[in-house]
Amino acid sequence: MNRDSSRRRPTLRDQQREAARAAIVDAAEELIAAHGLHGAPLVEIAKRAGVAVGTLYNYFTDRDDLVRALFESRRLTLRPMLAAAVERGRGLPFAARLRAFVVDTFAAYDQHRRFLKVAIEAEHLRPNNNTIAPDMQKALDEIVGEGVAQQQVEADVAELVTDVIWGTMKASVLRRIADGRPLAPAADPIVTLILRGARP
Amino acid sequence: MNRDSSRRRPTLRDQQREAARAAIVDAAEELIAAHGLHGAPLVEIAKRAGVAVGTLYNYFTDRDDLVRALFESRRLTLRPMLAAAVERGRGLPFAARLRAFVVDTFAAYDQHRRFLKVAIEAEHLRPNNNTIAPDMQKALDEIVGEGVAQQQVEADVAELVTDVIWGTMKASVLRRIADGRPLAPAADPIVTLILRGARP
Amino acid sequence: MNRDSSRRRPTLRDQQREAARAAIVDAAEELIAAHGLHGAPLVEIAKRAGVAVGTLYNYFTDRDDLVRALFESRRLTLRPMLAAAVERGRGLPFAARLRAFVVDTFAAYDQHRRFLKVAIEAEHLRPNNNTIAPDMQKALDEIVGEGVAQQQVEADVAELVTDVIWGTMKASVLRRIADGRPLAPAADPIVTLILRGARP
Amino acid sequence: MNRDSSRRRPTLRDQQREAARAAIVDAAEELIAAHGLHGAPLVEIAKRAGVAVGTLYNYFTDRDDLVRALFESRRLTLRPMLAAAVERGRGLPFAARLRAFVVDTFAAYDQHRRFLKVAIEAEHLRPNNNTIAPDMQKALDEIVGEGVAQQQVEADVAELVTDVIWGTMKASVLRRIADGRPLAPAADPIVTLILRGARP
DNA sequence: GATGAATGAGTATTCATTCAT
DNA sequence: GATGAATGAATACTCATTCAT
Repeated sequence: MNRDSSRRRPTLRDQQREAARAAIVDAAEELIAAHGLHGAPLVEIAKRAGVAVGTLYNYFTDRDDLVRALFESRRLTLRPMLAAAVERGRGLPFAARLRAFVVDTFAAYDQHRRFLKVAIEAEHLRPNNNTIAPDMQKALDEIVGEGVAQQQVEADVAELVTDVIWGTMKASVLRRIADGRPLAPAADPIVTLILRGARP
Repeated sequence: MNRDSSRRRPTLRDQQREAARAAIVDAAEELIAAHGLHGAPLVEIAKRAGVAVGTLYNYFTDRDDLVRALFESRRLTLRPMLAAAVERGRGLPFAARLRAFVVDTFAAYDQHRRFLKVAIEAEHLRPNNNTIAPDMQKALDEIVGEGVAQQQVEADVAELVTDVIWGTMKASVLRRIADGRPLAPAADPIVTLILRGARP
Repeated sequence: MNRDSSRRRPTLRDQQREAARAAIVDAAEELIAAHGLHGAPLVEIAKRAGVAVGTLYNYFTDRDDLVRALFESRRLTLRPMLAAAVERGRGLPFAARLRAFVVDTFAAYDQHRRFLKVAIEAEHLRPNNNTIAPDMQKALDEIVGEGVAQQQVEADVAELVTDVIWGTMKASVLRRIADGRPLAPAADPIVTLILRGARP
Repeated sequence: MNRDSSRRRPTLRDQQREAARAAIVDAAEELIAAHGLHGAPLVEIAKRAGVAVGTLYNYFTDRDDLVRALFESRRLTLRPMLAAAVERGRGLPFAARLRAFVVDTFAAYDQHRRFLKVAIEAEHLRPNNNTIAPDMQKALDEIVGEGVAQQQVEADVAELVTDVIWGTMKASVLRRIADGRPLAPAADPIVTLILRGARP
């Protein structure tokens, strides 16, 4: 009576299902970004997504699962971008590579401003749980590690350098999202400053 | 309605009142640091403070007022410390002054680790509302401004420099609080790195 | 500041608390008897008890706890009655003792008709969990055991005899509660019949 | 609206329809027996029956109708068995007839253990509504009535005798189903005991 | 007819706030 | 003032029922 369900092309229903799921996740992102991780009732999320509450539970087992899905989904989008940003600079001298990386990353982040706010808030509450931080950490480790190998970064400050970069990026992201300014223009000056130091 | 309370020496009753108030604020700090801004019911805070829920409302008009009081209280403690840190270095060359400032600040912060967690979490939810950020901003503005005047910092990156410092400090604070490590040892390397740049 | 709370006579507040608790349990009993173990919303129970929903949670951790408390409370009332009914006949010949026991038990049950309906229904869903069945079983075991010792009951049907008694009692209870008839008058004929058999 | 469906031989389609209906009822029985009258969501029943929820509504107007159908179906199966058990003993002396009846009944019940659990639970919630109780009552009334006619049972305990039999049977059924033991072996001892009384 | 996603009323539970003692 | 029980609005979650495909 049933078509084989393991090897079939996505049916129309599947596509709609996926669309609905995405709509719900988007709505959650929007409302959570606006009101915080605890300030977005499911009824509101449902309303914003154009569905009824019960529908949420056809896609997610509970509130936590929805939030987790939001993080997973964005992480799935952002991770390849980070990876690409890491790859693209492979072979370049450290300074050029770091600059390219930060520029690319901010470009990618600019398309996900709403989520970044959520992600950075969440970092305190659900540490390292599907956050973007570990991915960023990994990317920076690789790049700064290369810098050490190229003798462009002293080994004993390598970890600190990644902290400076990631800390500064977060600060910039928060400030610029709050102000409604784009992230991209911040990339270049940040890298320049970090590379050559605060003193001229 | 009462006798004027602004200009008489504190009676014993006033002192008790003040002590109770402080106990409540401390309890709030502790529980909010442990469970997040939304994970600390008033009944728990009261219990921890050794009073009944109803009593909270003799000291604070509502939950929000209590939280605001927590921030105010800590801000009141930390602001003079920051100011002192700013003052102490007055007249020093920029590099030395910045170093002294970060060292002093981390020393002060080390005594308020719990609150720092709360404050950094709150920054996302209630931006610039009684947070420590504006005070920090002001202090750094002054110090970095001096650096510009001393021609130790280029004017057009002044704002960015403060971002780098504050961003890096926050990153360090979070990581070290999470790890249970003291903040103080992080001060020196951070300043050195920021001053001379990532490249040797 | 606080009175010693471990060794004080029940205060007025304690008494009120107990009264409120009892009112809630009574309301639960009434509504569950009327609409079944799943047919009594907490809001209704609260309303019937004359309190708000939230109040229930000052006395019971959740719905299940309230139901458990209902069973515990009634069991606590009924168990001593059963025990007394067992004691009272001690030393009597088996037949007289069994008769006295059933008479006493039905007298006690008559005062708790509502709860009996609940208890008998619950026996299927929460087997042996704070039900009256185990207490009854124990009582009958003792009495019938004595009958065996007195050679008034053959050993190999002892267990079956208790089944017959308890089964018949339950059947009578259900029928008579449904019909609004008292239980007491059923006691005597039941025992007579069981003792001498169905045939004249 | 359709062609008259009452007087034509069952088409293939009718048979399939009937099979599907039966599968649904079976699934309902299984899940209700396992989780109680309120613990079996329609989605689960549908899944177990191998159909979609919506399909249930092509066979039953609502949940209640499905449950009613379950009871009707089993009643339709069990009633003739009871009737046969009643008939088979017609003409026998009371004792032999009662024995035969209980033996036959337990044999029949053994094939419907799952349903019996449901039926006995339901008796409390929806008394006399399509339960097996009334059929049993009728059968016992007839047999015990005959016993009275044969002067093997005193008229004034006739009703009570049926209570004893039915009560004891239910107790046995529940205990044995819970233990996973067959019902049949219980029949003989029960009847013997009831007939000759508890005393030797 | 069959499907299963969507619906939303119904219910349990939490917690800031009030107020009688 | 202090107490803590009472309040009820707010919220998460369930599930019978509907209906577009």
